[in-house]
Amino acid sequence: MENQIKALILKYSTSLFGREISENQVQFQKTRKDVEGDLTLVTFPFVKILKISPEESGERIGEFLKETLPEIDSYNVIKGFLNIVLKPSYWLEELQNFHANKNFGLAANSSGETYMVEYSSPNTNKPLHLGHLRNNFLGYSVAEILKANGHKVIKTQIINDRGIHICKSMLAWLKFAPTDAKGNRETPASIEMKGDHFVGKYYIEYDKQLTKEAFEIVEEWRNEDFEGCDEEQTTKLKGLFKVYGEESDEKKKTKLYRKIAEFAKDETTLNNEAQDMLVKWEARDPEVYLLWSTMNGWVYQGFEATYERMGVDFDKLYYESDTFLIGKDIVTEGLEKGVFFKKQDGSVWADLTSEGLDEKLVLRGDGTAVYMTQDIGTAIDRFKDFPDLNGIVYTVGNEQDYHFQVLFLILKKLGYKWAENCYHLSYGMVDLPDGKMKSREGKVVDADDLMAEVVSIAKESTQERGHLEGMNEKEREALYEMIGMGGLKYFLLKVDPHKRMKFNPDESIELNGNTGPFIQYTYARIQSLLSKFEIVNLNNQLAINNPEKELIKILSEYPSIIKEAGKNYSPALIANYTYELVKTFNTFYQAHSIMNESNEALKNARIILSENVGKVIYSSMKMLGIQVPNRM
RNA sequence: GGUCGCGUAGCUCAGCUGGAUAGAGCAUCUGCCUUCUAAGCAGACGGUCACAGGUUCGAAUCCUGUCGCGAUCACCA
Repeated sequence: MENQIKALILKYSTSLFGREISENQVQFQKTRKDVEGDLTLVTFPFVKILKISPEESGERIGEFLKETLPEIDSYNVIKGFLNIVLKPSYWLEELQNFHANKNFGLAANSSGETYMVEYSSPNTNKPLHLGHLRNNFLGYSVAEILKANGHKVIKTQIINDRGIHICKSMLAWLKFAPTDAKGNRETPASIEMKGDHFVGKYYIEYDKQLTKEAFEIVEEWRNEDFEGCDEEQTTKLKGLFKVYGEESDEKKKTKLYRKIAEFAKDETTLNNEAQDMLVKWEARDPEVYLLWSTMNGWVYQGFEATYERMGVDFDKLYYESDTFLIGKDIVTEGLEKGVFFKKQDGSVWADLTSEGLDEKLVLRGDGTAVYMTQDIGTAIDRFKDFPDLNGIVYTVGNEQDYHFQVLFLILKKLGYKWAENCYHLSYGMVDLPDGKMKSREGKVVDADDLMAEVVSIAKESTQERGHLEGMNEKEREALYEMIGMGGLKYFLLKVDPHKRMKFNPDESIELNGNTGPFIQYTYARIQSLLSKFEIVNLNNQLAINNPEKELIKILSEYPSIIKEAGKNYSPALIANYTYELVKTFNTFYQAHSIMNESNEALKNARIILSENVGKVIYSSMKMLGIQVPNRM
């Protein structure tokens, strides 16, 4: 409708205003709730052209539109705002239009475009945590939103399965795992622990032992025994100890001690052994390699269970152990093309100073790859694997903003056109009420624990509420799961990804307000309502009154919301829209009982409207990866 | 120090391609269950949109600067 009016005004601009006007001068906005009207044209821009008052120009345009467009019932002008009232028949048509369309809002045809969405991308030395939940839900949801826009989507992750951090877990297990009578070390199976938690336990154990050893070294240093340190270090340490000795504040003293211990960590046998192990792994030492694949296998089993509960999945996996060597050829090629340059020590760099960035290393002096090398290679590799790919969406925390800025720029410089379609879906850290998450000290909020907690609270409140008659135990458990996970997902997705967000476990489980369960509840009520009424044949006459019109208005926005969410990769947009819709629905349907409605045509309209609200909730929630129950 | 992001009600967040009196939820208080699910609805209270300039008929929204918070600036990943 807006477009129709816009086209009309543009077409007749000469007779209306005496000159051509540009498209962006025709501005619409939502009509204020306390003003009569269905859509509002802002007439301020025309005031200058016509050199008459805002009121007059509104009148003039309003009169013109009313005469030209049969759908317009009436209009009113308040200052520079022309409020247009559309005829009930228009709204009726809108309603029938999206009632007839089973996938209302969703792209009917394939766009012919394919996008890869990368998310999760965990390290294999510890379980997933709260930050991964935001990451996974975001990535999965964006994939669903892109699908709703008609794109083909390939969900992927790159599994960070190699490096010093994995060696630490491996080493700790070798050295510190308790053994049974036969001398076998404990395993996830033997102590009935999830594999990822098991390996994570040894990562923490490594750190514990490392700190212990470091403290021992510090004690030796305290006795002026600086064996193994070079002159420079010795001087530095002596200085630190002097400050330490003079400090009287206990807290500061502890801090200093820790700082000294950081130096000591480099001297530990443990760190040296881990380093050796990494070298052995890279040399494909059979023993180390077997241990590595065994422990990673445990982790993958654990991850699989976590992903299943999260409701996320992947179409294609990439492993860093496969990809960490690629990209070097590309760099060599780029070097020949002059995209990169070589320094005296043989290291290769990208000069991005003309783009306002720094110089960035892309290949070490010894010819080995760095993170950037690998990412360049992986990106190109993916386009080889999937030649139809249009772009990649990387769901990665905002601490890597700079990295991706550089990566995309380099890809562009290398001449890959698709680099423009690569997008870093950057998200902020998830804070706890008492500060930030710390992975070292095992203080993280574990993803599995959190999901379990949220579901168990959903169970509690649902049982308290009742309404579970006629459901067997299995159905009940499924419902608790749906509600708990729905609340968690919605809570993490409704916030703008760029923003660092505060996660309060208690509040996230709150089932009132702008929450997943509130939306699920409305959906269940609609289903229950529909089961009590006959679905109306569209040939029946419908009637539209004011509250229905409000709802139709919101429903009509749905297709553009989906498009916008697809363009901006924004689950939050879908979430907040759905909440608006649900709230409006609740308000009206609390006030207007369908059951008591004596006007048959109005009753039919309300039933159809309810059905369509349900339809939209269902597809919105699907895009957020949230299940909706038929009853709750 | 350079770069990037954020700053809106006591709290958690919408709104940001400039438009009418800045919106929700939570919390606090007041009403509403013999009628479609009260996990609901209606209402009250609550704001210098960090601050200062600028652009404009009009700024929470755009520009500049300042302050505060965070991230990043490794031959780590």
